[in-house]
Amino acid sequence: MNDLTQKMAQAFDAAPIGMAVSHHRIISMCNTSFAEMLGYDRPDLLGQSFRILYPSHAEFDRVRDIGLKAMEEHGSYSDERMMRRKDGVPVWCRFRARTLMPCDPLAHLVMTFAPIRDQLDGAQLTKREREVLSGLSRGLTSKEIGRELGLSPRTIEDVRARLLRKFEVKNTSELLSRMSYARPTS
Amino acid sequence: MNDLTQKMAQAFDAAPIGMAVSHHRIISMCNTSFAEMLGYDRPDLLGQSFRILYPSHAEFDRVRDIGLKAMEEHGSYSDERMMRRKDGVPVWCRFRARTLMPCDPLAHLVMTFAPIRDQLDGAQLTKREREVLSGLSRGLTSKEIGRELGLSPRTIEDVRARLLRKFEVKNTSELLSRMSYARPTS
DNA sequence: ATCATATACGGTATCAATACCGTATAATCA
DNA sequence: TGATTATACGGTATTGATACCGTATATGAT
Repeated sequence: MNDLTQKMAQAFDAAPIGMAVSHHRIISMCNTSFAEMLGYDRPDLLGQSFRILYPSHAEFDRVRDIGLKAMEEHGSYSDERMMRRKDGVPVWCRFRARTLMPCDPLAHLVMTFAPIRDQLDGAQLTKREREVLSGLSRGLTSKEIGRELGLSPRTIEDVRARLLRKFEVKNTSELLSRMSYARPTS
Repeated sequence: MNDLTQKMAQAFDAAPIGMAVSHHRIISMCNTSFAEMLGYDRPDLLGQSFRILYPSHAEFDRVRDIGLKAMEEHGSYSDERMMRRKDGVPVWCRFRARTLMPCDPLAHLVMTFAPIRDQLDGAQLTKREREVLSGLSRGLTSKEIGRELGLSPRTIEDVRARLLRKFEVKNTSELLSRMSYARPTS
């Protein structure tokens, strides 16, 4: 309970990415970024089940067991997953977890959630833009993406140009390295 | 100085990614992941300049001003950057920062450092490959990267081709979208 | 109702990227 | 010592990306 403790607590709260602590899938603590990212006020989240942050009960169940083995062995686990904001909008996240109890990983977890793509800088993407972006990140050319979506390659180039303008980048390479990680909301 | 404060401090320390707090580029606090990632014991880092964590003084100076404008406007900034481990080995990181003082961003920063693709994944990168990759993720062309490194554009294309082979990708777009994430562990 | 934007498509021009051909040196490793 | 790899550079040929020119429809906001 000294000065250092307070400094660390402040850093937790002001961290540029979402952070949360859970005990058996109940949120026992989270920071401001986490609450903001998911559209809640922090008091609404504390004591709640993580269930409310997943799109469905099935997804909530699915993510429980994946990573358990990795956490028993290495103490940590990471993947990409979909979270559900309070208003229902899905948020695609880079999820990382470390357990403080490797013998029973879910008993005490510290997690970070870094929003991936979707709303970078407030610029949200249309369905088309996401479809094209998906192709680009798989290394497809405009011609190939066009074939996949049943559109003219010319149209793909339009969407591509719009993406470059939206994110103020010079080319697709810079776009993709920027898109991979979104800035924290606000 | 209550129970919640202590919980948050514990979460900071046990976070699955590196976290640090700085005042005018002096490390005032960091967590275990951060110290481990860079090969130090935490006490060796506290009070030190961030300088020791960068490959060169030039790089340390370069990263100072980039992101300042973004932090004045949005309070936060993110990029990919190279850090230098104690043993000299470079670590490629997703860097995120939030300032607690937007009028003078460097006065009080909370940062997170997520290693992007550690050498565990088989393909480790040479210095040149990392330099070229850094240029590519900033959207530079081979010509521009060549100018920056004092090399022929032709050589950059060689390094580029080697990167594509190493990661078994078709083109630079796919390369960059793969590089952005560390693969889920195990 | 006008304005902006997203969608979709055509053409052309220019530059970049990629894949080949080649040479050469230095370093590491079995 | 020979083999492999990284480095560095030159040429050429093809494909892709990007930036312009244009048209057109649909949608949503002020």
